[in-house]
Amino acid sequence: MPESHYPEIRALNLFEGMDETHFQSLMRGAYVQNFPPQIELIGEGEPSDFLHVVLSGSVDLFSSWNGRETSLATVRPISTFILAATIRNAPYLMSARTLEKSRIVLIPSQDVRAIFDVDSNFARAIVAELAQCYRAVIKSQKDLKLRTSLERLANYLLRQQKRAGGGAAFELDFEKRRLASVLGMTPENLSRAFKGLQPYGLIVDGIRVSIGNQAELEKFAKPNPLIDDFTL
Amino acid sequence: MPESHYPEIRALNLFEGMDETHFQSLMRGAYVQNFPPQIELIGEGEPSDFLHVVLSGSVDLFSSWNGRETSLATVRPISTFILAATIRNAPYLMSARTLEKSRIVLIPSQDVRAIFDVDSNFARAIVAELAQCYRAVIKSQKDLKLRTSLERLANYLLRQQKRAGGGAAFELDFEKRRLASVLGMTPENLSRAFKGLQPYGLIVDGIRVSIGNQAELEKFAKPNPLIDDFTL
DNA sequence: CAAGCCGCTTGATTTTTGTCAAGCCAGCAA
DNA sequence: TTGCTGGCTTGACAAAAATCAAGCGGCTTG
Repeated sequence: MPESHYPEIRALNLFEGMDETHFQSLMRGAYVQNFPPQIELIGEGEPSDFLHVVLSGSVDLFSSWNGRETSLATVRPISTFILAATIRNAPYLMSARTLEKSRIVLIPSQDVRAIFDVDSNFARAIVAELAQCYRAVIKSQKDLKLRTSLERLANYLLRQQKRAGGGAAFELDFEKRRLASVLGMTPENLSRAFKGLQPYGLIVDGIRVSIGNQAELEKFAKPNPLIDDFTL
Repeated sequence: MPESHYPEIRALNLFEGMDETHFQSLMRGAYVQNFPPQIELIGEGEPSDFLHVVLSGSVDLFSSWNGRETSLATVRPISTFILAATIRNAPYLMSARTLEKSRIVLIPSQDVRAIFDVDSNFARAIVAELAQCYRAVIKSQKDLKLRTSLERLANYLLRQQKRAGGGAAFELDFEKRRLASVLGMTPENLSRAFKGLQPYGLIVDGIRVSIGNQAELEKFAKPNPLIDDFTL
């Protein structure tokens, strides 16, 4: 792998505290690859041969069963995915595909496990990362089980608004069909859900969204840090 | 804490590889308490002061929002809960209540974090545990998003049957109302779902269940190890 | 024993969500 | 330009699930 990528990878929480020798050793076995959009990187059920790091572009994690499919998460630069499978040396639970042209680092799982065994700073960083991921999924579970689709959309919009800087107008960072899947509904229903939020001053034009009545929307959405605050 | 409990706690995956001195030090700060049924042990949002270990009885992990409530998991002996919150020193995301008379060990979170920093075997065990928990929630997420309530019930029954030994007849280990909540439906709907499985030879009498036509039920449920195998 | 409670079930109804079919429209290529 | 394509929207309908109300039956308690 070209050394030019080292600093950005090294800067990740996961790698920043580890021994330099160990980091070099991990990087020696790793390689970077460029993928076009819509390429399936891994399939659920396959053995976890590589820990992946997204350097640029974005990756969709999804799963299928009985002819149905659902998006579980989107990975954006710079972060890793399928850490848990790598650590447990267990099959992937999700498939992954590129959403756009993406540059991805592949680090052999056995190297990760080997370094994990000898570098306790790395092990600790992995703990922090896994605990974070675990809590994120729990929040998502609560979102799904406690809220209707309209409420999920409203809260998603409020979160996205905050991420985009907090202004009344902002842009969706998903294709709508995939947003629907992430939120656990059909595209048709998402369309109707957007209309259902019009009474709260919501205006949607393609990818652009604007919240006309912030107070009313929040009153309806009832955002809760224990579900919606992803830093917690 | 009475030393008589040490061996059973020590035997947990989480603690078995750690240094004896560190284990003793953890146990010194810990204490055991007996709780009656239906006692709320922790509330979501509270700071994570203790790592909990269930020695006997059982504990329901649940969450509320906007007047609704849902069960997210049940903890049975002998295992720990709210490890992730303890590690991240973050507020609990779920509340916990005893389902029956339960004996529970409370280990101060700061002790856990301190030992975690100095005992790398302990840190590694925590990684394994967290990765396992993470994967369990992902499976549950897939179950919720990809299956109808009837399918979820059918697969739950098949899992439970396997846990109970694999015979055609077995018992539910949940109160039905809580099973409904775990499966993400109302008690009324669970009742109807049981009836909906009659064509597959299902007979339910109170807590006792018997599967008349195993092959047909499996054909309907389409169990998948990447969702239903909790050892994976 | 009777009364009352609680969990479970059932039926009727409403709400929510998904499905199917059709049409719209921006973007793109010939 | 024309004619695609694919994502999005819309309407009509069907299915799934929640809600409301009532009743059943086992259990405890006075």
